[in-house]
Parts: sequence; structure tokens; C-alpha cells
Amino acid sequence: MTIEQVIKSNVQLDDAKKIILNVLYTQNVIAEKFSDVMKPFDLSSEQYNVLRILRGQHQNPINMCDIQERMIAKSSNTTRLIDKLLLKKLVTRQVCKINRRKIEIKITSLGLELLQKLDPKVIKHEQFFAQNLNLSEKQQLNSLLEKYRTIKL
Amino acid sequence: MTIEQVIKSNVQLDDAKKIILNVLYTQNVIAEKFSDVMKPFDLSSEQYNVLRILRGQHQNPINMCDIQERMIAKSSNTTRLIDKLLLKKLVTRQVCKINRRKIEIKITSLGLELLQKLDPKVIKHEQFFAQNLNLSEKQQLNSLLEKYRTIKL
DNA sequence: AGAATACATTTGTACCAACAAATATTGTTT
DNA sequence: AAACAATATTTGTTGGTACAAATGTATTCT
Repeated sequence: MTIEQVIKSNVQLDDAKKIILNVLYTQNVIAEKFSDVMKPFDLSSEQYNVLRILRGQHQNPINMCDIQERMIAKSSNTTRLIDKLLLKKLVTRQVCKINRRKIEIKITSLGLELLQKLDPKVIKHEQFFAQNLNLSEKQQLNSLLEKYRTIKL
Repeated sequence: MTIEQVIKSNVQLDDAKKIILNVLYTQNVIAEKFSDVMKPFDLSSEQYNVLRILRGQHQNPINMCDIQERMIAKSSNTTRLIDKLLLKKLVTRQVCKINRRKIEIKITSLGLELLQKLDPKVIKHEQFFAQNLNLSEKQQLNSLLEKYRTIKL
């Protein structure tokens, strides 16, 4: 399905506009499907993303700043995301003893268990769309996206 | 900047996962920049999108359902988006006389003027990233994204 | 030391997304 | 016609985003 068909456009769009719409729409398709994967576990995709970052730290505590730096949507509100995860007992929050401005966040064993249950489902989700492309196409898509969003000085 | 650098990942990610992250992150970069374009005009990108759809109808009224079908994020709440546009007098809302369940939305001349002012800025935004790619790369990126998100039966 | 500055996080507000339930209108069935 | 189903929109609620202001802590400057 072309992007023109998706938005029911009567006119042919130029390539630059099509890229914008294609990226936005593809993101939407991916995110919607991923939400469906997380839904049975009462986890939003953003909450999952935070948990994944915490696991990547291998039990080293990580503070709010560093979490945000590793997130895809840099401007999301980490405090309130962590609040939600705390309520579910998936993470712990503690004031850093060395620098009391910082807050140390750690994933709990409950959080790790949840991630383990999710792992195969996440991989399946990643493969679901990727299987439409062969290896060289996947690599091309990645490098084109990276080249596209480069900001020239 | 590769996606691994963006999320400060220590490990190499496989192509399928990279595509997901690349699409999500690229969408973020695009959306953030587009917001900046709209901000001086007190318009959110979603509101702009609705206005653009209304203009495409050439003064033929269009109802809520049809607006949603043409939107990129199909599940956004059109009623409340229209509410905001009404407050700014950029659109009109009227009950359809033939089928009183339907609501007919039209763009006002004020709305059309606003879009005209925005047109060059939107085109500039589209070109900003697209100029990183040559013609064949742009076409490739579009067709790869379309192929990628195809749902196999 | 005290003031100013920088840093890290939290909080408030407005807006949008996702989803379900409610409301209103039209079409269909019996 | 009354009951039921289908269609179109609205409303309520929760979660997230964006941005600015507020709070608390550490560092630097004089």
C-alpha cells in the first residue's frame, strides 16, 4: 500500500513529502502493533523502553538524566514514567548518596522476570515487518534513514 | 549518527531491531522540527494535518469519519482537534442536513490564509532532510518503507 | 562564608493518543 | 410501529508529550 493510498490523496506527492509521511505512518504502524504486544502485560511502550534501558545497566543504578539520554523520545517525562513503574514494583528509586541531586533507579527482579517473558514477543514483533525485506534491503533501509536525518552544518 | 550512538548502546543491534529504532527515532526528529515550524503560529502538527485535509476538499464539507480516514494517526480524537480549530475560527462545524448523524466540517478563509502562510515553511521543512539524499535514494527509501510495513497474509 | 551559577529532578499545565462507554440518528427486521 | 442493529459522533478516563516554572543540591567565584 503506497502512502498516497493510505491518506487517500488524489494527487501525486513529491518524494520529499512522501518520505515524511512514510516515516510518520510507518512509525504509527509499528507503534500500534507494539502496543498490542505490551497490552496483556499492562505496560506502555515507553514504560517498556525504560525497563529495557535499566536492564542494560546490569544492576548498576542509573539516574534520570542518563535514562533520558538513552531514550528514543528524549523529551518524555521520565519522572512520571518511573512513578508508574514504581507502583507496579518493577523498579526502585533511591537518592544517590554521593550526589543527593541525583536519583538512582534500579530494575527489580520482578521487572527482570517481566522482561524475560516479553523478550520472545519483542523479537517476534521485530521480525514481523523485517521479514518483508532481505538482508541487503534491511541494511539499505537503516543506512538511508541514518543518512536522511543527518543535520548538515 | 548511527542509531546505536543515539541510544548509547554498548552492543551491536541486529538489523530488524535497528529498523524499528531508526524509524521511531527518525519520526521523532522530523516531528520535533515540524513542531518548531508550527509553534509561531500556535498550531500543533495534528491541527495542521486536519487543516491540510480540509483544504484538499476544495470547500466540499467533510465529516469526522472521512477526516480520520485521511489522517496519518488514524486513532486520534478528531472531535477535540476540531474543537481547538473552531476556537481559533479556522474551521466551521455544522450538522449535515441529509444525515443528521454526520457533522460537516469546512475550512474558513482565515484557515486558508494561515495555510498559505505556512506552505513555504512546510516545503522548506520537507526539503531540509530530503536534501541529504539524491533522487534515487529518496525513491529507494520510500519504496523500502512501503515494502517493510506490508502485512503478509 | 555568602552569593551566584549550574545541575538534577519534580511539578503544573495544556495538548494529544488510546480506548471504552455513552448518546443520537438512521436503517432493517419482524 | 416497535425492537434491534448499524452508523457517526461525543465524552470520560488514563497515559504520554512538551514546555515552563519551581525546588533542592552542588559547585564556583569573590
